[in-house]
Amino acid sequence: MGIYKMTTKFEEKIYQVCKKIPKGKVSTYKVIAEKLNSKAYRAVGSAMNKNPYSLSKIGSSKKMVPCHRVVASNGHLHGFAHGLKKKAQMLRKEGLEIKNNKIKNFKEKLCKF
DNA sequence: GCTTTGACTCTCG
DNA sequence: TCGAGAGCCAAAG
Repeated sequence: MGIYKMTTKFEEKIYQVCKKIPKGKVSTYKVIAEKLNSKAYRAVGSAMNKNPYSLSKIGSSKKMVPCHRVVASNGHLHGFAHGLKKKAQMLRKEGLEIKNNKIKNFKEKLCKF
């Protein structure tokens, strides 16, 4: 393991799920929490904030977790460690349309696993 | 081991 | 459409 764990089992599962989000699609904190048989929406967000596999930390590695593809349940961009602007930018680069910090055609882009 | 905190979500007015 | 309040759960102190 090249990278220190620093994460709990619960958080690791979150990262595993996030990694599965296909490019050009998005998911929500809610969907991820439910995927883990839990309602810990907030815990999911916290895990993202502490995400040790973020873009700036390990770049385009296989372990990278596309946390920018995770948004609020209504398709609105909620938060991002490097700023919402950056988040919107990255999503746009992946083919998504962002308007006023909100995802266009959110229902179609949503990945529910 | 209890309290605080947070990148959440839902409901109501 | 928008903001406030309540409910929710795991991690950290």
